[in-house]
Amino acid sequence: MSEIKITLPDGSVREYPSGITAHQVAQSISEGLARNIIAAKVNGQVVETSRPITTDANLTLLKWEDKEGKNTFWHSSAHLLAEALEALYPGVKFGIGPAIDNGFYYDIDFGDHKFTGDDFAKLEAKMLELAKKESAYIRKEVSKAEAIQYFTEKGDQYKIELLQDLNDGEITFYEQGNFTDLCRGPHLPNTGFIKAVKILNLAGAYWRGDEKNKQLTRIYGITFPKKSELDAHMLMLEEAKKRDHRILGKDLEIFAFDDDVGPGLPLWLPKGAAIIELLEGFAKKTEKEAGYQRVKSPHIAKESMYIKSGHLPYYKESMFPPMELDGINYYLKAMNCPHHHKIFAATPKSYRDLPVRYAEYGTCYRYEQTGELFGLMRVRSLQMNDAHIYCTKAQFEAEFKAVNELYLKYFKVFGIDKYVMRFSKHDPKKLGQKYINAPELWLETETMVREVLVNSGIPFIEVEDEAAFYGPKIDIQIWSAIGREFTLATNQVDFAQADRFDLYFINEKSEKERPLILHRAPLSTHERFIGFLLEHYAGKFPLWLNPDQVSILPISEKYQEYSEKVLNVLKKSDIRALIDDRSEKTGKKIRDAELKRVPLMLILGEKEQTDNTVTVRKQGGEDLGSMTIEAFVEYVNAEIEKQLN
RNA sequence: GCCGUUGUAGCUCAGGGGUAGAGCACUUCCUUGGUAAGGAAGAGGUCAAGGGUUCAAAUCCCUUCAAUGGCUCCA
Repeated sequence: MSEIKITLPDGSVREYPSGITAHQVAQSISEGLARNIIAAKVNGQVVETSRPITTDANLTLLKWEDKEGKNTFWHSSAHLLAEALEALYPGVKFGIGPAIDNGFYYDIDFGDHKFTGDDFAKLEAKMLELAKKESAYIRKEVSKAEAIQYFTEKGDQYKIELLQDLNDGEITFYEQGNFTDLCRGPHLPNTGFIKAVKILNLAGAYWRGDEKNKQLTRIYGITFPKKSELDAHMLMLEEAKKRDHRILGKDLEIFAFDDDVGPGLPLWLPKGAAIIELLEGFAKKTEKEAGYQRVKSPHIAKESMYIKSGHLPYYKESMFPPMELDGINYYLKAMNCPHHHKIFAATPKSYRDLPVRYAEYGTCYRYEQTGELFGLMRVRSLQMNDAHIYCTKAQFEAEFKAVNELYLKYFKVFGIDKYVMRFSKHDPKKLGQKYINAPELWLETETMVREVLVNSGIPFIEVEDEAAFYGPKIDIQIWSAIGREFTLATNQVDFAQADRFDLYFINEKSEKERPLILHRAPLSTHERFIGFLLEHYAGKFPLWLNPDQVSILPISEKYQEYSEKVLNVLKKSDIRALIDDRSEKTGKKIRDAELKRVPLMLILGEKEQTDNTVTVRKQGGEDLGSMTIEAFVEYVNAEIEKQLN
């Protein structure tokens, strides 16, 4: 038998007989390793550990700790779930069952049976029982005809539908215990690796993601190679829930919803409004420095404008229904763009005026479907950190780059580091439907955007078919505490609306020329941004942004007067402070200030009153000792300065 | 909009065919206490709304509304 060379990740090369498996390679290193490997990556392709290797190869042995290892583990768990379901409820039909970031799911057609949360325990027990059998996952190559025959006999129309898109030679089955599934693999060596199982939740999901199709029952679960890891994961989920902006927003009295106001229409309580004002002040200052001019526009406009802008045909479904007045339909504005274009058109523009940058914290209304509403992250009324930049093609790169730099500046101030920059492009097949039919402009602007991104060294991913209808865009994707993905901010190119609104400037040659338009909203909407910040900071807003910066805690009523004196000094210095004058002990007052996430506490008693000082305790317990009131004001101002620069 | 779950005091929740419970918060009183919960008393609810079954409904059934986990969607 011929020898092959196996290169391990550390660069070492070992020789083995051809046909050796990853499992055997692991065994040759150590038995312990062999017991723990879940799958193997051979020349970049993940396969099961029992697959023979017949050529020279780079080999990575995948363990639970590896992302691909987890993926294989959870994918195999989905098969185990299916096996258990088939044992418990014979005749159920299966859709797809992939691994996801945290666990796996399987889409199931239960027929007439109703599967509910009460059945979770039974299902978990069955899965563990089957796991203990240590059934091997066996790979079988089958022909398309054989595969169709198998599922026809089984009566599983979903698998047959999936098979239609596959070709002979690429169809494999995996079998473990009494369950066989159509699957590309790879899988665990056997079910015994799965030691802990948790069925997480139940949801409806349309077959193939199409709402015209039948809705299947999706069962989410997660599994682990150790019980302790499951416990740790469940604890982590509990902690994440405590960070949920909906919980924190209520606890910290930031915002509220009310049945009489309506779903998706948040009410901002005084503390929430204070944060809004602070964010706006910061944005306005930054935008002023960057050469933006502020504009204002009304909340409603005539139908004709939205027809002209092209929004109405595309977005009618997500706009509030029109109000009719004197035979004319008016719509609540769902976007600021057309208003700004009208402002641009209101006065003549020369190339000398460009770039023109209009900024407005515009309030928009969008009729999001009820099921899409989610705390502050998806709402029906929103205040957007909007601006539109009108520039020449020659100015485009510099403007686009400046906007990107603005994003990065903001992200630094807020300490946002877990995000993905997503460059969304059009799909040429959908020109004229989802996208403005201007193929050359699409390619041209997409190239420009890519160049800016590449030149500025910002990491990004490119996705097809996610652009706005009027041009390519860059979205900043973030994740909520419970793992839901959102677009936080957006930066869009628009080469369509200048034409629609007949926007122009007079160029050097005294000719009319169309400007390029950039839409940008780095601070998102107040709603989504504050929702995000609540989770990002776990409620602990930094000093500059916290609605209550200082809590003054008199040790007893005797120091009330001195406390008020301190409060007045702070107020005069624009420091937001309040006195906790309840008849409670200091320990209690500190606890409550901590729970309200107040960054600084001033403890005032006999000593402070006599010396005309304050004793400062930072949120979390750090003791800054005693200082004069003036020194404290200086300290606060210095801290804020640091946070904003 | 679709599938599942839930709706009891300001909050977190228990209870459950026979006229409503706890803890925290709130109010008052006592206490004047130095770095994460001092004590006592009091006040608080058409049990989401509407309809039905029943001698009797917060409890069972139906409808609606809202929230929630997903799906679809997301300018």
